[in-house]
Amino acid sequence: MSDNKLQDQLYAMRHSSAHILATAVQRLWPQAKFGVGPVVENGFYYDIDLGADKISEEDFGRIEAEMQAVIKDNVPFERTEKPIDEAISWATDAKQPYKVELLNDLRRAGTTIAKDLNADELGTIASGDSQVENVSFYRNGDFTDLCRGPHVETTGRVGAFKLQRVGGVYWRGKDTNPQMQRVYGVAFTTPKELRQYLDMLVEARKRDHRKLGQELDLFIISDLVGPGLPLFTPRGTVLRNELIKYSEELQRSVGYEAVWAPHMTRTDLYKKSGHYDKYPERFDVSSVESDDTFMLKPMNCPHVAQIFASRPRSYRDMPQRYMETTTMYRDEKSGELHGLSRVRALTQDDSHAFVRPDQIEAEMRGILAIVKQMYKTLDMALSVDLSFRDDSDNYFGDLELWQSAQATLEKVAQEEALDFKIELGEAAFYGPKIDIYVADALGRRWQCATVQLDFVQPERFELEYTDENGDKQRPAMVHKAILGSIERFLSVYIEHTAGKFPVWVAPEQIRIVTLNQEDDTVTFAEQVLQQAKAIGLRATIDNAAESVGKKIRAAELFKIPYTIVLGQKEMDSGEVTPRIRKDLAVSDDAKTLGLEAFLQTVLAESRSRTLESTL
RNA sequence: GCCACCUUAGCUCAGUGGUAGAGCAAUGGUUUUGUAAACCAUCGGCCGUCGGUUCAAUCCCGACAGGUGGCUCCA
Repeated sequence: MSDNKLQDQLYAMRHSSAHILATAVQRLWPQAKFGVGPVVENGFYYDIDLGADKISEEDFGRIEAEMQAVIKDNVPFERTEKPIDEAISWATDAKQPYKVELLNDLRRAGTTIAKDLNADELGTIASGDSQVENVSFYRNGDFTDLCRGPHVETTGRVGAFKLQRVGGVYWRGKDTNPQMQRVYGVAFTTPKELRQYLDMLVEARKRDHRKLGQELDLFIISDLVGPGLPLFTPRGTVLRNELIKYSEELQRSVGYEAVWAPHMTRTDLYKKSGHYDKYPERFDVSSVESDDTFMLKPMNCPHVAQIFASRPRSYRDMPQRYMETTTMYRDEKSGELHGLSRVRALTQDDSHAFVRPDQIEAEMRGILAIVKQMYKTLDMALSVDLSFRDDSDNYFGDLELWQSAQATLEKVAQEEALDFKIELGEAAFYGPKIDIYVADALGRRWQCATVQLDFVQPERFELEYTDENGDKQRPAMVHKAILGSIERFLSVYIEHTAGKFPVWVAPEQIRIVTLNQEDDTVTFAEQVLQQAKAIGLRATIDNAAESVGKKIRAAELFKIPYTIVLGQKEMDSGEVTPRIRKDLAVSDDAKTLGLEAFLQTVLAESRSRTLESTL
């Protein structure tokens, strides 16, 4: 079978699994009202409303048992067609109000996709001529469903599946609609593939950054401080600082200079920039003394725009490139907070360049170069979305400017040989973006870096420079972040590396374990520690009255790159045999080398940001 | 914010309508160790918070807080 055919086959299996789920639910809860039951990545779901009753994960056992019974019956999926009006009366008789609503949308608009429909008309009774003549139904045994298909031939042919979870959803995603329950299942062609997928989930759970954050002592979230406000321990702060240091180094290499803005501002700044009404998640701060109102900064661009505006600028001074790694505050809804990936205090390696129109392309290229460099060093693959505007009126600024900006972005992306696709409707209100996604070790895709073009804020803040003819010109603004939110990036990076950080970011690079507690051993080990620290390595000593095995194990659990054991042998020879963390080691053979040479090698690795041990 | 579920020692987790236990960690001692867990002892908990039911609540009920999984949202 070709790949396409296999894909179609899997799609039909998953879709049929959704119907079998609904069949089982209907047998167990005859009052069930059904919404939609589509195929999704790795499986399927069905939206179900049981009225006062609720499905919980404890019910999965008996639902799955009932599904197995349906499969065992091995009845065919039979396709039939009904004229639309007949279908509506069928759904009404069957007491399936959600299906009635879908059918009415089909009748009126020929589609059931909520975002393609006029929101006011959604689900209203359709009158007049119908957009469709017939609609198709699929029946398997005692269950019939409005459905476009396709399905497998019989219920016995659905492959391997497992119910995963249940969550609450609003009917058609609208929070004024009734809330239903969405039961998710995963489904694959064979039990083996299902097993592999479930194993991958187990692996992902082991790498969960919240779990590793606890185990490796990287960060905490304190109830007293508040949800979404993570605190970083000394170890976690090393990670942050090393990544930030590298990001700033890269930015400096393409001409960015550090600036600084306070974390609080008059709200007037955001009223003028146009963000105030567009940004409901801001933190307002009541005034201390005056009648002014203040807010915590939810972003940086309006602030640094004031630095640009603070003195007259010549075309010769352009571009002005400002960078600032700083924390901003966004009042995200409580249900959306998640470990480090979604927080209320986020730190961005942000920058803004104020450029002449003829400098836009070069600026974008410089930025893309350092973004590529960053993720190459981090060993993460990039993919790119060009986030462009759609026809809606959600955007500020001149349409022609937008079009030329979008053309520029596309040209640069092409010339930089980026693997990109265009996403309409994903632009910021002030301009189009290049959104850069990285793939982690488990193949999951995350947005981190972003480059954005902005003609709106320069307009709003009346930014200008003087050109060679003495005329005032308006600059464009290029926003960029390489790591994006450091907190979110760390969540991705911790999971990507499973906490096994390369030497240059490892919170602790060398653990020195003493063989015993005799005075000369401890003194020697302390001298080595001082030597390592003196050249800038992050090292600690473990001279506890424990067995060597136990101290080695402690170092392993903390995923420390290098562990050295010091005893009489090392004192006599001046040589060490470092234990290298397995993922870093290029061979299994232990290598013995002079103490000084060892420290210098680790230092060189740390400086060159290598991924593997050079020992 | 909405829906479902969860919250017991620093961590991971048992457990019962009659106010609690293990392992690890920590601390003290014995051992002086050669590359993933030596031994003994001790400390540690208002069983998330506040109310209710009950003679009695960590356990049952409710509210709140925090978390988990979804929905929605992410300029």
